[in-house]
Amino acid sequence: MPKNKQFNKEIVLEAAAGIFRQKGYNGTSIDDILTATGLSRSSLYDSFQDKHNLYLKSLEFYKDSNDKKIQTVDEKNLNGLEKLETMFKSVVNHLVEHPDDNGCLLVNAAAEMSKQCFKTSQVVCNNKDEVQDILSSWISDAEQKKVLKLHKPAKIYGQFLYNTLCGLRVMSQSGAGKTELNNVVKVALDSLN
Amino acid sequence: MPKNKQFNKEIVLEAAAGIFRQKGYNGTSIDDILTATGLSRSSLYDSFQDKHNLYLKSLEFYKDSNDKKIQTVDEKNLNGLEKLETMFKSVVNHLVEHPDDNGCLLVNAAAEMSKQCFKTSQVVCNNKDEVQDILSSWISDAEQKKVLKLHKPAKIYGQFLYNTLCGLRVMSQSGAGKTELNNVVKVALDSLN
DNA sequence: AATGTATCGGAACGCTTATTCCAAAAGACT
DNA sequence: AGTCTTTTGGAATAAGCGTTCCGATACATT
Repeated sequence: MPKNKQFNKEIVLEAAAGIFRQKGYNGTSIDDILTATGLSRSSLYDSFQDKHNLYLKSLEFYKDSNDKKIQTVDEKNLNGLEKLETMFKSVVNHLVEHPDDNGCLLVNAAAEMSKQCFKTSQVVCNNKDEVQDILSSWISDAEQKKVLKLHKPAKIYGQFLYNTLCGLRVMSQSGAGKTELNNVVKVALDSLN
Repeated sequence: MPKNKQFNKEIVLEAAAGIFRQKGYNGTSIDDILTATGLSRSSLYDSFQDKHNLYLKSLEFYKDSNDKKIQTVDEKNLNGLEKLETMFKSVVNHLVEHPDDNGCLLVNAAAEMSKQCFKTSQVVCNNKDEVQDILSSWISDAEQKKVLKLHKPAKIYGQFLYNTLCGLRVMSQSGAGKTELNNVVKVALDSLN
């Protein structure tokens, strides 16, 4: 049978997501992608159709690996509030320790592409709804375990905390430092009581 | 003496800001700018140097008109909390009533350009600090007038509410509707007590 | 009306872009 | 070892990009 593929699709998608995150969709050239992924021109078009398709595939890959990170927190033996704290701490840590690492591809995609590409907007919107649901479930859990006493339905706090999360990504790209981001998280989590 | 300019610089900058907001910096071509502004190619390069300079000028223009909107609220005869409520209501209203109107140029600039262009990052960062200061001053005012009783310094709440504001813009571009955005604002403002 | 200077429209330039194509290379099978 | 199918590198293509340039235009001045 034929020669095997000489690259790993997931590694390529991760590298592609990285370069799209740095330079945006329109700011990234095919040559940028080739050097970032190590792929040859032919392999790229053979395996990923074209630039736009590769963008969508790497956006979905990025979303999936984001989901997995959240699931890792979810599987820990913690109550909902502790899960929230863990998650926010790791998000802020990542933002602070990788200031050059250019923000969240999903946020960047929402800003640059969501109104021009329906499929991008679908991924971005699905991510929003899914993350909100997980956050809401953590909040419900904290309420059930009497760690929190809510004044509003858990779903609303899920929406609020997702908003906080989006804000953190933008603020980090707007030059906010560690203290600033930690302050935001502190007020947001305190507001649950 | 010479013939007069046949265009108004502010109107041009507003139109340019509009097209950059829709398509981003790299997604906007010179031809896009010419049709959006009505300018001729020569006039554009005569008056604004090049595309990148026009982008920065229109970003600054956008920031200034944003500042003016906030100042309009600031000049009203309201206490700080009422000013906050007025401002958030008008932001959400604008997002909901102009869903096609593609988000905030400053947020989009932070996502697309801030790490690649120092001047862009300066404008974005200055805007962050200035808006945070105004929000903080409103919060202090509300505290002084005993409308609010804070548990943390006003500055921290300013940072938090600016974060909320950024989040709203991203969430709106991620497909969030009126109820969702209003819920976020409600929780954020309730958290001041 | 004539003059002089700045604006303007559009052709032209050179570079970069995304994409295609083809011959050469390379492994899995018989 | 030979065959067959797929991958791969790189040249080629055509369209689009930002920018420059120049002749024609148009107005404020004399």
